Amino acid sequence: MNFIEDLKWRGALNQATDEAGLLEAMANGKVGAYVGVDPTADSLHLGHLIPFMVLKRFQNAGGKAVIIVGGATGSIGDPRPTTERQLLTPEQLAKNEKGITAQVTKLFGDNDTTIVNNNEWLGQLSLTDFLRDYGKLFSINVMLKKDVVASRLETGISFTEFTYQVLQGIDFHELWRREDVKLQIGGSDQWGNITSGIDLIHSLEGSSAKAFGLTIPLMTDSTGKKFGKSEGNAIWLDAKKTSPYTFYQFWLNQNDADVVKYLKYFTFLGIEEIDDLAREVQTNPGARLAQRRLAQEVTKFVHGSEAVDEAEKLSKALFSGDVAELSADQIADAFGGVPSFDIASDTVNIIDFLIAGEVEQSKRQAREDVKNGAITINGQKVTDAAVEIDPSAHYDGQFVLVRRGKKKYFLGKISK
RNA sequence: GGGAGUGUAGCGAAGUCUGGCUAAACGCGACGGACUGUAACUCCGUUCCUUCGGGUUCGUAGGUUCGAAUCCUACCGCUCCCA
Repeated sequence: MNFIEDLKWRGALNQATDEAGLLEAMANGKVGAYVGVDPTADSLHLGHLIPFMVLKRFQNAGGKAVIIVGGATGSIGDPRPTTERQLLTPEQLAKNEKGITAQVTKLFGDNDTTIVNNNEWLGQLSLTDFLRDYGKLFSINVMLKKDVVASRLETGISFTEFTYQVLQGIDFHELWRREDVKLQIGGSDQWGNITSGIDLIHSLEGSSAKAFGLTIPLMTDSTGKKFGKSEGNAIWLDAKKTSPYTFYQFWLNQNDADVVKYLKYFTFLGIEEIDDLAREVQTNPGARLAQRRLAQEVTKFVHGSEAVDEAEKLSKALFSGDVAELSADQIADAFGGVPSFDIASDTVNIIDFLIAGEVEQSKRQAREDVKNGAITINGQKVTDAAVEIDPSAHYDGQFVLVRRGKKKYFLGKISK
């Protein structure tokens, strides 16, 4: 299968400008493809993984991966369909750029990868140069027709955000010129920005210049919800924000209706192996082999093999044994990935304890959960809100293991 | 600058005319429980805080009233129309 056929089979292709032309360009020598990320937060999340998976496949197909960390575009803000964005402070931007650059470096490695910050060229561009060199080539009439802009004409859009598509167009041209990037990859909402770039390249380099665009379908689960959230929270790629254990569990808990789709999309497994796993989902869904494989593969890609081992060790400890039987050493060894808090060794009321450990947000909620039997301390269910607990009663006086609900764990560390 | 709207709990959205029965309908989300495969679906409960007596809320600040999300005044934000 060629690059495009593979994407189609994986359900990763929404729209492409010229499939045949792209394949031809790829066949005629090493070319680059790029994905841009704006540093809106200090870490990437699962949503970012969507275009990156395609870029990685492009790299694996013999291309060069180029990633723009959008220091300049991030300071402007890609228009959302609903409301104007809040501008980030320069300090926040700098911090975000640093975090994201480090993560991207980890994901793509050194071979056939280039990471650049568009501040390099956009940051130097003077207003008059911008207007003379680029502004003349953009038609307001065309810009107004782009979906995002059109949807914002009712509610209002600032000149700043309106200009965003021009900046992204300049990015594509810049990479086309200096890195031999022929393809831009993005989510389906990026189509307008991508074609802006292609049009700009054609204006500046002639209509025969090779430049292509490719978008990815909006990723949703079988119930139509946007992919990548767990209990309303984003799943981050930063191990400090979302532990590898939680990351692993996110994938392990995917339902049968979605797992094959995600295997195709988020792993590098081949067609035979995925077909085998799909058959397992049909014949023996309870074993959840497909989910497990998915969790292993994606966790390995993002956090590495060791993190997979850790996550599986922890999962095993939490779900297949009696946690009360574990030794203090085993707890220390396995539970590194669980949210933890420090606690004094003095006896405290269960409700106050849960609040102190940030297991619960309010006493009201804490009482409710205790009453409903949702709270387990060191493997022992606690249903009386008046109970006093002694943090140093178990695990050699070092830890208190708290469970809320079926599978949310928290580890209290006794401070000496 | 002129005019018309609008601002309610995490989000959406009733309630405002006809003040008290409203800590505020309903939907979504979230949280907990049952079922199960650490699923999905479905079902049940909870969803401002609380020392469980009560306390503090409906853009903000005042006012009227025994009593205000509901009436009045000013201010702030957002939307649309006119100039």
